Amino acid sequence: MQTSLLVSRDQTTLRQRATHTLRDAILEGIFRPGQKLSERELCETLGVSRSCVRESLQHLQAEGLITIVPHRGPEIATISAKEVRDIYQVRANLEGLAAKGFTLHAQPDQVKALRSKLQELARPALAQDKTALLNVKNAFYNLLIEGCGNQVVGLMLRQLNNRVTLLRRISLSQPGRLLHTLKELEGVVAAIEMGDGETAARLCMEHVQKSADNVLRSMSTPPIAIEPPLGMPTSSAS
Amino acid sequence: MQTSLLVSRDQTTLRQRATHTLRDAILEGIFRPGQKLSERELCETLGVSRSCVRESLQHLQAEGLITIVPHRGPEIATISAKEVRDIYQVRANLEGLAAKGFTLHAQPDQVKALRSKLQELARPALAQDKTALLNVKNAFYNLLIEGCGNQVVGLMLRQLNNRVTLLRRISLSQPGRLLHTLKELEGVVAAIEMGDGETAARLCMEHVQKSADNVLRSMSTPPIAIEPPLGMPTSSAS
DNA sequence: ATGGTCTGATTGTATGACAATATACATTAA
DNA sequence: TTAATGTATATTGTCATACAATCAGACCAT
Repeated sequence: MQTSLLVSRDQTTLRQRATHTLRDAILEGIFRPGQKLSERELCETLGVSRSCVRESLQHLQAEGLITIVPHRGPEIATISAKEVRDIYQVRANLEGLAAKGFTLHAQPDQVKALRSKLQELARPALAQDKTALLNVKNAFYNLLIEGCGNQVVGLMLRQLNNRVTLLRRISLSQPGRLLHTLKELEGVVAAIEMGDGETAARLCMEHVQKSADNVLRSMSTPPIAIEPPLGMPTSSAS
Repeated sequence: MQTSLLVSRDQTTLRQRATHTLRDAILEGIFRPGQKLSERELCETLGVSRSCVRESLQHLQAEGLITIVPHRGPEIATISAKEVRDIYQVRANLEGLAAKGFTLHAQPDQVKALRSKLQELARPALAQDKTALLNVKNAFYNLLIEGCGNQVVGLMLRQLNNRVTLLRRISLSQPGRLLHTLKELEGVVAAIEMGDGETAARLCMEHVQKSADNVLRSMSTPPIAIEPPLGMPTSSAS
């Protein structure tokens, strides 16, 4: 009968919006890992009260995006090389699972959408447009997650992905990698289109594995200066 | 010099303890899924202020243990059969991963500890002591997680496990299942001891899969009365 | 019994207060 | 100068209070 007479009603609370805004800002890379946040500043920046900010911070801490040190306050979560390795290992498995699920459960139009999104990926990859590339890539993975028939996989993947996104600055540093990415994902989609879930899963896992290698390589030659161990003398000692 | 003159100093904040207490209570099954919680009551029960309670609730919501409905308050998360299926599918994969990792990375004494914990499992399984069984089983999985060399897998598994623990009441309902569990885990440990990671992973996945089947069967014949659909007439209509 | 209105209770949000703690700075001793 | 110590300031942790927005149930009218 009626199509959409829903009266616009802000079912979202202020806190939800604050949390969302702050999370996006963090994922956007506005802050650097390890950076200290101040409640007062956040209140001013977000334009909400301290209660709101503190509740939001609790939520984001549970998501692993920030760390709250007692009596020192919240800071952007840092992430060690070991942790990156661990995360990518789990991601590889879960994305493999998603790819297999997608092959089995996705509707034909979802497969088409995935193929289409893959083609969209070519332009920013060639143009070295990192921001656009990240956006399209996220969209690609969202399609994959939606179509895989398992929402929990999606939840876990998003969580893991958010945590490594803290490193977004260094993650796409090797330009040659972009074309490899493209080719690897092409293989995944091709396998999906042929209904070969096992192959899709395998290729997907391999792809994530290679991404991990790439990120870890980048981490060992960090683009951001790292403080030398304390006590490093500038010249000779005494 | 001095051995341990540490003055007992609570590095944990009140909120951390409140969160912990509340989480444990929920996992203990004090509340039933879907049950509404009231902030005021929680304040009284936990003996902390509303700010504290609300921050704790945010944390637990992010963990998926409760749902906060705007303007209606927090309630214990419910979980659909579909969700259970999804969770167990992910768990199967991750526990397989953990088992493989354990085979590769665990120290000999960790393997021994696992074997020992498995043997501890026999008594409560035979005695049908569900509470003890759950505790020992958790301990078993904790050993597995610690030794697998991947903390992130542990995080994810704990999170997933917490969510299905909301159903703890029905999850161990079939008594015949306990002995099967024992035998299946025996196979996993045996494979680990032989250094056969692939087999350990496969057996572990199969075990989780069977647990899932069991839980899902239990869910279709719920042990707790379920309200009939509204409008069910007690006798004839009108 | 159905629909509408009102009232009380609960949540969402802001503010102010104060104790506990951490950090930065100043001071003293070697 | 350097290291240790003491002090001051700022920030966080926690509480209490207040009020607007919203929900749930009682009550009333038809």
